[in-house]
Amino acid sequence: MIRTALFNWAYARHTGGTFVFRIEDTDAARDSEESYHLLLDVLRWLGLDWDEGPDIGGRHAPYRQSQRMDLYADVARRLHEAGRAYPCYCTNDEIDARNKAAGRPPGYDNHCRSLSPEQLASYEAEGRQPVLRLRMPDTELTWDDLVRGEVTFQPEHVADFAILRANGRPLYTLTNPVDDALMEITHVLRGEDLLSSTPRQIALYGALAAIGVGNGTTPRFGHLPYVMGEGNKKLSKRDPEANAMLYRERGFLPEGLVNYLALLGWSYGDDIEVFSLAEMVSRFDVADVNASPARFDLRKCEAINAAWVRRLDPEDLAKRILIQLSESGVLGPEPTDAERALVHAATPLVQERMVVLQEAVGMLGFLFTDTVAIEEGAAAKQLGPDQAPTVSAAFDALHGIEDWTAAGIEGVLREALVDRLGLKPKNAFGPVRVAVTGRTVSPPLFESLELLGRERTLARLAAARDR
RNA sequence: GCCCUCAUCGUCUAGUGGCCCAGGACACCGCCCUUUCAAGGCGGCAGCACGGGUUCGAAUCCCGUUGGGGGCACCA
Repeated sequence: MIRTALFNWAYARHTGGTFVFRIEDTDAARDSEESYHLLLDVLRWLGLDWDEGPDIGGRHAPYRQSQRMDLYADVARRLHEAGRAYPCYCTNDEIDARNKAAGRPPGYDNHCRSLSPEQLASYEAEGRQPVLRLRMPDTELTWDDLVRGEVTFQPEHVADFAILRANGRPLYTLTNPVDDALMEITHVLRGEDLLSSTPRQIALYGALAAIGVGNGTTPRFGHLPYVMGEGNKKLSKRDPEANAMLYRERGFLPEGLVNYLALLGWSYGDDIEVFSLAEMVSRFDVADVNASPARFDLRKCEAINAAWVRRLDPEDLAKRILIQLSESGVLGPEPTDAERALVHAATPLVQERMVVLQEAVGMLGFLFTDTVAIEEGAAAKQLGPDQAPTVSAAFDALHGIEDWTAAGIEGVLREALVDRLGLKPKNAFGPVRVAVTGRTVSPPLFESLELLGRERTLARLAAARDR
């Protein structure tokens, strides 16, 4: 869904076109105000902007179909009057029964196409409420798909379809082409699930042109392949994998996510996989989009995101980490100047160690508490009785040190633990790391101690020594 | 069942008749670097679904088979 929006956006920007954002909420049962706002938020977060849309208006406002109902009713009436559409009184059961009796495949059998006045009167007398169906032409329906090339349907396989419900409300099958015509849409990139409804829409464009709705041209279509989840299932909006906001919470960068999405069905070229939206725009063309479905691979998505984390300006990254720390409760909603400074100083230490921003919470958390919680396994591994002398020696060495810098700290610790105690660096610094950060894995040790400060470092070493 | 559609390493892809006994990336496995973890460097594993054509020559074009996906709503 988002990938589809991205390709539409990129194509509009690349070609200098107008990107129109329209909400197709003709089915009150499935559309909610929340999902509408969520969609707006996601697109904005990803950096996709639009030239016309429900929130900003435009030449063809309004852009929510629920606010255009009168318009559709009028078009439907004119299609009926022009003989392009006709009322159908059949129930689904009746259609199924007729198909079964005749040994036909499922689908509407154009039964009411030419009802005699008597039949019509009889249905009306029964009090049946008809739907309105478009009369399909009996010619081949062909279009040159932007991603698949020429696609053709034979008329016998495309039945007359409903454009108005029995209650008079319009269906998507009507509203979509009507708005395309009215909004002067020239290119439509959509999911391949809509491919087999395209001949019907093309027929409707023809009918609209005949009755003078729009400027008479039919948009060009490009049917994008699916993005699938694990296995061969199409990713639907309901799947957590497809929920962009979840990625945002996990600390994916919009640049990273959108970059990965761009790779699904398209490639930048020159073996380059990490690129910005602007760079994408410069090269994107629907004609280059793959016709075959792609699988969403979280690993690759993470790898691209990690590449973006590293690529970010440290100052920029620090600001984002700050937000993440606040949202995670490590810092308050309004960090102090000291906390901000600390995050900025610590950012270079974690920049190339992070895949998603959320990881900053674990890696940097020790800097923002008075007492560290030592992880269970970490203590067992690095803070047993055998390591007590090591921690003790580290404490003594750092106790009197004047030069509290990473270099100074490294110097005395090496001297005390490696040279004097004869420990391997690994065994020398492991216990110190756990005592101070609470974990076996942390940002570089000496720099971390420098940032933590003498007081807290010594207090933690003492606490570990006395365990 | 009918219609449409897709088919290159496990995954995402490059490739539009000779540059390809198929290139890159992720993942995975080694090695190097190294205070942990990363990052980085070097190397490895692994693929044109199958069968027919066309052609001097096919991953690339055509046909078929197989397999996958979608559609056949008073949903969008």
